[in-house]
Amino acid sequence: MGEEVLDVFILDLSYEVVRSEPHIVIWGIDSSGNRVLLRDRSFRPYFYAVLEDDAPVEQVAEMIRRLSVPSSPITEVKPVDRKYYGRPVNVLRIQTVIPESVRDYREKVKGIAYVREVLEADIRFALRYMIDRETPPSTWHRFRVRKIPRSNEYRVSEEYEVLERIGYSDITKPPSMRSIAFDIEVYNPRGSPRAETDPVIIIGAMNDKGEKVQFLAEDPGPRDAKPLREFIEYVLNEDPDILFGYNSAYFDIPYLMERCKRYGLKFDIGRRRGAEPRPSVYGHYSIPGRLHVDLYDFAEEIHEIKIKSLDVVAEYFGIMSRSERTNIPWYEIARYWDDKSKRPILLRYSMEDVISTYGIGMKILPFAIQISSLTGLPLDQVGSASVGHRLEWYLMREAYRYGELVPNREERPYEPYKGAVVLEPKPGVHENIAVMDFSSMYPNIMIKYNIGPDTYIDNEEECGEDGCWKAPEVGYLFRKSPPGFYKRVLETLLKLRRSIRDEMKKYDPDSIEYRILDERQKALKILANAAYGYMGWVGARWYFKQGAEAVTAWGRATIKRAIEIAKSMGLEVIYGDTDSLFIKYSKGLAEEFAERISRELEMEIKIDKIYRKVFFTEAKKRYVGLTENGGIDIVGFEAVRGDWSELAKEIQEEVARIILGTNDVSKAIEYVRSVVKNLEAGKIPMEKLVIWKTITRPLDEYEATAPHVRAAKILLSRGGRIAIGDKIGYVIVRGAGRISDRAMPYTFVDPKDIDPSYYIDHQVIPAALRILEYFGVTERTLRSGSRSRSLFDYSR
DNA sequence: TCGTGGCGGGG
DNA sequence: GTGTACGCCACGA
Repeated sequence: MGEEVLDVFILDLSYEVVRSEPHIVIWGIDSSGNRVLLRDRSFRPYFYAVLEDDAPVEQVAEMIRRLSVPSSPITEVKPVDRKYYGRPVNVLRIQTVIPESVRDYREKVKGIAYVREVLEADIRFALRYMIDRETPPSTWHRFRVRKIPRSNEYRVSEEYEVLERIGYSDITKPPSMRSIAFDIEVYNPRGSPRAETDPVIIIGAMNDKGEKVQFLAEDPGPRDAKPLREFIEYVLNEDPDILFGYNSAYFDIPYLMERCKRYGLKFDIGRRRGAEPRPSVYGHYSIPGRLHVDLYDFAEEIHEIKIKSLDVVAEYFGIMSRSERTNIPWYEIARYWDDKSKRPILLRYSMEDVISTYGIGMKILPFAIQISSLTGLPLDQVGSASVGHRLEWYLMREAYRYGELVPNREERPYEPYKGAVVLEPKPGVHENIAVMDFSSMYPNIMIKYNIGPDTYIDNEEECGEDGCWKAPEVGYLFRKSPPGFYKRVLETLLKLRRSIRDEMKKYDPDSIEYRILDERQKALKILANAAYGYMGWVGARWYFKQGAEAVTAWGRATIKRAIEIAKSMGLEVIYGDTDSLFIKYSKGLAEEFAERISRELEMEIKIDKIYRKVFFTEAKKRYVGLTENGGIDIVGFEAVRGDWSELAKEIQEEVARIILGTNDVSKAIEYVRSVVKNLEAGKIPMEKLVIWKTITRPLDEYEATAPHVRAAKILLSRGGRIAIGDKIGYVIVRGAGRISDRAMPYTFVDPKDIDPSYYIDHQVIPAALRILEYFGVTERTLRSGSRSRSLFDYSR
């Protein structure tokens, strides 16, 4: 069969060893919409040995060659030009055949004389290929290929052998990918379900044409062999590129697999016949040839959402509001199944979960595609990889382009260092305040001062002709030139982002082109902003503590200098944190200030927002602002924290609103008193009294029994399951003893047992007082209806 | 009464 | 398996 040129959008890359030869396997979609498999036999695993400067290179190479074993011969050992932390090094590239053998060779090479370090032996083979051949997934590429006879092994339309990767294709829009969302319900008459004993009762799914299906267990039983078979068949018929689930890596997939195992059924839903899903890196479950995307991972990153349940997240994305959907508590599911009159409600509930999952998938997908194509992470691993790992994949790609060797992962002890400055706020209500933010302060500091492990030097003599930057306070020195690794990477990211934002102007904001570009510029910003934190992370390959310390030191110096400039211009500074300054706004002057900063500090500062009023207490990181359009911004206070009851939060927000909106303190006092009365009369619904806190470690590792720990223990003793990261919702009930002795999971509490005095003393009054205290209001005033002091006295 | 453990949100 | 700074609760000595 002849050669041809093929444009392919890469879904995923993996490898197989076929008759002692490694094959890179590329799963993709071609420009005609065929699902294809490309096989590249030309790539071989390798790693590097860095030698001492005075090493006899050829002799060392010969010794390494002698390590060769027949099962995976060493095919090449040769000196290559590479840099390590910016410096050219004496380095041998060692190539073999079988990827798994790299680990053995690495250990043996380490023991050879003159070998200082072994590098890049811990980079997985498929990633190695993606970097070296520049084949990031979620991108269109052009290959020269030869069609090969279709084997029966893969569920694809065509198979090809790669002769050459020509480059990127000129297609830029992602192809239309077939996607399905799925969700299961399981039978759990005894509380928490266990896959060994409790069958699946509903498997629901939906595709991109809007077609919905439900596979149901059979009565009596319930027996689930049939729905399991039907679901497998469904997936194979639909042949989706993407499967969206919600918490599917931790629940649905392993559960379905365990159920299949009980019937001797293969959960064979991938594009490679007979291959079941398997646990992979970062807690992900991978399905061969398809992209299994667990949307829960993305929800975890949304800090505005406290409870990451599917209904809450779907509401957040505007897919389905919680009030208009069917909600069944998890412990009621078996009952709804058993009761034939209620079963339709359960079916509706299940389908709404599927629709929600699909909707979230569609919202997340454009962003995930951009992160995938930039970092090289397969789309299905974008969610499960941490921020640090995402950036690291990007850095590895860049390092290769620069001829830079990748440092090894190392175990290091945690080392704390000094962070940013936070100014003491001026307490009180201030009018007309501009919040000014330095744009991307840390990335710009890293660029400006060329900070990184490769530009760092020990003493001034080594500064060279161009000289050094010296970090304030810590005194670390960084060569001004040439540009270091971090600087080059960040400049590339920011330049790319600027050009994309320029290009966006050409398009209608509603167009698909605009949306794609917008997601891409967001992804670039996220990667740039992660660089500083990454550098200070002990687990990072490019970890560099002095660099992270220097960044925060220059950050502190920059903001301090900006304050001096502001003061010299007669601008009053109310507050500041890390990269922001709150200044008294006067038109013209703030703009002039921004100009001077840009001239003198070579950093951009911009007006982020203007508050008609802003209120501070003595506390840092807490304020309330009244925006120009009359909205209220609450920062740091209890009202925006997840670990206070809804009631306390509501009251604090309302108090803030009354004070900033009307200046009427007496009105706020009256409001608080009325809530106290309602509480005493038992008129507040229990949901508003629940306090949510996270379990962060195994229960027996807690030093003291905090209320949420105690509530978790009760939950456990009653058959519930507790995992690290779970949020525990509890209320305080009447009785004697410590608060923790009276903390109960709210699901077990009769509302009349709730202790109103706890909520008055520990929730409502403190939350209200946090703001009202500044206006001279005391606890007594809020508690008593009696007028020890006329309300009139508070009108300021 | 006070030091400490614990937690969350924010720039 | 990004960073540090900060406020405030409840526990328990």
